[in-house]
Amino acid sequence: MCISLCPSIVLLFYRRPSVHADKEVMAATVLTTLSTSPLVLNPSSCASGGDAGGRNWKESLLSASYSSSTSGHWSWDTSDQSVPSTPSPPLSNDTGKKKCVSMLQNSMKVMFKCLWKNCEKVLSTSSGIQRHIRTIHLGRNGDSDYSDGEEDFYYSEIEVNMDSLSEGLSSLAPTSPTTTGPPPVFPILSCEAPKPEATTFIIHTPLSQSAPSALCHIRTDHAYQATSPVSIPSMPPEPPLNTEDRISVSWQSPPVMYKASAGPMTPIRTVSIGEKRQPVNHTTVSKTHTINTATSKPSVGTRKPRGEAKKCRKVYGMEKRELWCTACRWKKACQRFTD
DNA sequence: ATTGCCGGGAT
DNA sequence: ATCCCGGCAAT
Repeated sequence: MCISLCPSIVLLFYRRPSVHADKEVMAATVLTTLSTSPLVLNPSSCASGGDAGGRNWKESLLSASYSSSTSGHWSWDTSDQSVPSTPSPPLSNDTGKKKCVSMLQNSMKVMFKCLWKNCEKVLSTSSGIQRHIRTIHLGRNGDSDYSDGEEDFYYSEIEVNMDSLSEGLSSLAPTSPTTTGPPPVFPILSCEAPKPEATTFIIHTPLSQSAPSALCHIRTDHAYQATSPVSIPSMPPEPPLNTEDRISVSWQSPPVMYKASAGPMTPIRTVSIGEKRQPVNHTTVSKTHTINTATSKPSVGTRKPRGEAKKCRKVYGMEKRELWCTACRWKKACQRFTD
């Protein structure tokens, strides 16, 4: 279930290059997610093998809620701890772990991959990868129990489909950003973090999707706007029309706006900004912009000549005023019987 | 006088 | 945005 809801997620955390300095995470960016499921909020609890130490920074980051607007923009909102409104039920740690268990039972296995430059070490346990990083890359004593969590920055948890893995470990290669060939993830990072030498990211590798294609798809569309796979191709350049939107139709000189609402489509003449209602072009239009200095009232010299059609007032009469169109009732240009 | 509706005010 | 109306121009 989790797999189907979270086909692919890439979380990127990058930090200051000073390796042994503070643990402050400079920024956390959700590059993208192809799912709106809040399960992605807590992938560490899913993926980690249960080692509690040195993960506070991750959990604090991942517990930060994200918000999504209708336009598909995603942003971190660390102040709002509430779960966003999604069809999925609220996710607590327990439920997340349960889902995680079900996912793991579904031939998914969490592996730990060293992200140190030119190091492609993949181990099955977090302690193992931590020890590897501590001893090989950080130059600490491997026998020492001391760990300040520094290693967490240099390995990633990758979920591997063991079914496909059984076909050969080479299938794992596409999920690795440090393998030969154009890495699928780091080009994204290059925009924001040119040298992500200390990067931890978590990849949920889908069962039936190849990670590179998914990642490339993400990259080419919205590096920092997470959208669902459905909305990506259908994302219009402009806001979509709803039923109340107006469709502009070219009609003589003044635009005619058709308003989709209850009842028949009735053309509504509208006056654009700075545009007076224009007379019908086959009539005399000699009184344009007559400046009336004699009276305080503005000139109405540009008033449109009276049309030939009977209007609501004349058709229904004053006694049936309720039958008039709205415009006529408001003493506006008749909408029902246009000229 | 009647009709159409612009411009503007009130809510 | 919706509703109403004074007042002007055309008829």
